[in-house]
This record gives sequence, C-alpha cells and structure tokens, in this order.
Amino acid sequence: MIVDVAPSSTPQVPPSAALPMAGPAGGPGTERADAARNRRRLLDAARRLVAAEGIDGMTMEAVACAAQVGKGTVFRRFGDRAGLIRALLDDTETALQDRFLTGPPPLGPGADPHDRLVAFGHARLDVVLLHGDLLRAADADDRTRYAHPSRGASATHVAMLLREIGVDGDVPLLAEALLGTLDAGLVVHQHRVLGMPVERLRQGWDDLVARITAPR
Amino acid sequence: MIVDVAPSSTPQVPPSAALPMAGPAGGPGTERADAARNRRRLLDAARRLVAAEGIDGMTMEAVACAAQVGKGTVFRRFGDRAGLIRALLDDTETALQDRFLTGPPPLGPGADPHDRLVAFGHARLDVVLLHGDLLRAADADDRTRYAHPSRGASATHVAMLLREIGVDGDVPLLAEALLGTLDAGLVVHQHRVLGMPVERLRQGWDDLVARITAPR
DNA sequence: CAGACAATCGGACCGTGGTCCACTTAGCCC
DNA sequence: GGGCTAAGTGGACCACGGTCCGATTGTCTG
Repeated sequence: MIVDVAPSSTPQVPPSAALPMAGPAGGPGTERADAARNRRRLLDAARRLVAAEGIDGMTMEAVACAAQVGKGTVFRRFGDRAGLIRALLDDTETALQDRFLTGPPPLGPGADPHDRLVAFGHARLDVVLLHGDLLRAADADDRTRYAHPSRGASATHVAMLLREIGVDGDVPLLAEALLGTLDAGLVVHQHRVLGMPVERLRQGWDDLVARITAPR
Repeated sequence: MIVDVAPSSTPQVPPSAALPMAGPAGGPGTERADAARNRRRLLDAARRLVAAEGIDGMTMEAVACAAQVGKGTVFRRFGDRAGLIRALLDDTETALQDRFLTGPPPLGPGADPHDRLVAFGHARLDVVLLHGDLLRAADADDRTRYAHPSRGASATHVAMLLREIGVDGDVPLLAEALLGTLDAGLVVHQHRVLGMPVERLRQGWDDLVARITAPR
C-alpha cells in the first residue's frame, strides 16, 4: 500500500485528474481545501465510530452523518467501505512497512534475511491480532483482496527475502504460501475460535519458514 | 461437509427440530413433503440462474421468484446466500470427498500418503479452477469461512496424511498452511489475473508438499 | 473584483441480503 | 373424517452499500 502507490488516504481521483489540466486547481496532487478538511473529518468520525461500537457499527451512513457530510462524499473519497477501512489502517500499515524498509534490524535491512523473514511474520501476527476485525473487514471483498497493492508489497518483500536467503524454486508461489498463513481471517479464527495462543502461531511461522527455506 | 455433518442440502432445521418430539411429523430427520419439493425447486432454480447469468445473477429474490416461492423460504432452507451456494456445490464436494475416503488410489486409501497428498492438491486445484466463482462466493463471509465443516474436513484429512507421512511439528498448522494455497480466491487470482498456468500451480503444490514433508 | 470552470458536495434513490410474523398446511391420532 | 400441533410459507419490511446528478464552492485568470 505504501510501496506501490501513493498513501491510500489520498482521494480516489478520477483518472482524468492525474493532470488537473490547465484548470484552476493548483499543481498536480494538490487537494482542494474543503476536500482535505472533509477527508480528515471522515477519518476522525470513522475512527470514533469503530472505537465506540466496533467495526460493524461503522456504517457508511453513520460515518457520513457523524462527519456532517453527505454520503456521496464518503464514497467519492474512499471508493467503498473497504477503502475507508484501509485508510483507517493506513497508518499502521505504513508504520510496519517503514520498519521493514528502513527500520532497524532484525526487521529492517542489514540483518540476516532469515531473521528478517521471521521478524516479518511476528510483526505481522502482532498487527493482525491487534487489528483483526479491521483487517478482516478490509479485505472482505474477494475480488480486490489479492489484487490490492498492499498484499503485492508484502508478497514482493517476502519474495525478496526468500531470494536473498537463496531459496530455489518458484519463489513467488512460496511467498504466497507463507503469506497465506498470516491471513487476518485465518489468524483470528485460530486465535479466537480455536484458542491457539500467540506463541504457538509464532512457532508455526518459524517452523514453516524453516521448512521452506531449508536447503535441499 | 460430508464427514462432519449431514449433507448441507439438508434443511437448516432449527435446533429444537432435531427431535420432532411427540409431534405429528414422522421419524426424526424427515422433511415435510412440501418442504422437500420446495428445496428441490430452489436448487433447480438456483442452478439455472447461475448457468444463465453467472453467480452474480443469482439473486436471492430471483431464485425465490424463479422457484415460485417466497423469499423467506429461501432463507429458511439455506440460512443465507453462502449456504445456498454451498448446497449447490454439495454434489461436487461430496464427490471429491468420496474419492478421497473410499475411491481408488492415488487419491483414495491404499496409496502412499505422500502421493495422496499430492493428488489431493491437484484434485482440489481442478475443482477450484472449475467452480472458482461459486467457491469464492461461497466463502465470502469471513466469519464462517474458516469455521465451516467443509474446511474442517479438508484440514483433518491433510493433517492425517501429514501424520502418516511422519511429519513432526505442529501438524494442524502445517495443514492450514498447505490448505491456504488452495484458497479459491487466491487460486483464481493467480490463474486469471496473474495468468499463471495450471501446470505451474500444480508444481507449486508439489514443491510445497515436498518442502513441508521433507525429513529434517 | 468578476467571471468561468472543474472539482466537490449532498442526499434522494436503487438493489440486495436478511428478518419477522401472521397465516396456511401437512401429517398424525382418535 | 375431524381436530390438533408444529413445520412451513410468503411477502412486507428494514438496513446497508453503492450510484447519480443537479447544486455548490474553491480556485485560478484577467
């Protein structure tokens, strides 16, 4: 979400708006003042609603209403419900991405790639267990779930680490396999429903990484 | 879906109906004639609609209408949209299950467990590529997706094979990891969007099985 | 400051999934 | 056949996600 594209909290500009043409608006990428204000209002309102009544209480209409804004504006800004939720998660995702791209070892560059991969899994597990409901709701749409840049970025990252480790074989597929075990819905289910403690999930990740990266 | 419970095309009987009490109905598990007729009608109508306009055209209202039945009846029978779709897939799932539980090797019992596991993946891939849209729509609901008996049965099966192979470690988690790569949404995305040929997905499965079951 | 234009807004509107409950009917017992 | 009971029915009703388009407003140019 951060690597491949502009921050998702950027408005869903219609394609033509990439270049605001010779129009009155400022340079490309600027956002009209009222638009920016409304976006902030909407995010605040959404966050408040989620905090107060959980993700299910975050109705698009309720958000619009709480932000004193029309419903159409919400959709214009964030595309759809999933988009709004992703925007809510953007800070978190960004932070995690940053930790990996530029942060200190063992997550950031410089550490042994195997350690980085292990750390990636643990960090991701933490995020999932913290924001499980949000994440789950964010990729409820099966059509965009796997196509979303956020997932692409993670997949790319994991694939890179696998290559650094020297894994041979179909690295992209192996990356997907690893990522699959960190799926929000799955992890939440394992943790909440099946009652698996975090430690077990962590060890499961470590084990899987070990098996997949083992020389043959 | 077949191992753990009665065929899902069985009506969603309210809990109390498990024992029809001393009431007028026949023995436990029977279904009133009109109910049975309506269920058949609904399934037929649903199948027709899917064939004609794809899964998106299969509106609950359209199904009810085509079956000459009230909307409430549809929901009473199948619980929700996902339930109806699962019922539609029940034949397929049952067939696959049967092939594994009682069919001929390499899928059925008798073959080397490693070969059975490989065969399982290939068979599952075939099903997913054939009924991708249906399967995807069937587990659109993240809440029941992982909790559903169907998935449980698969997980149990894979776990059993892993144990037979002699894999040590957290077998249930490893089974989930394997299963994750066969997720309908993921596979469809890899195949249709990313353009990965089936053969590559098959080899990916084989490779993953090999890595996970390799002695250490 | 006025004019012009596009980005932005807002809320009426729509389709869909899902619920509810008063009414009907099948099936058993006498 | 008549009566009884619970399963079954159907369609009005609701909430929510998402779309649309006429009205509005911000911003730049002259």
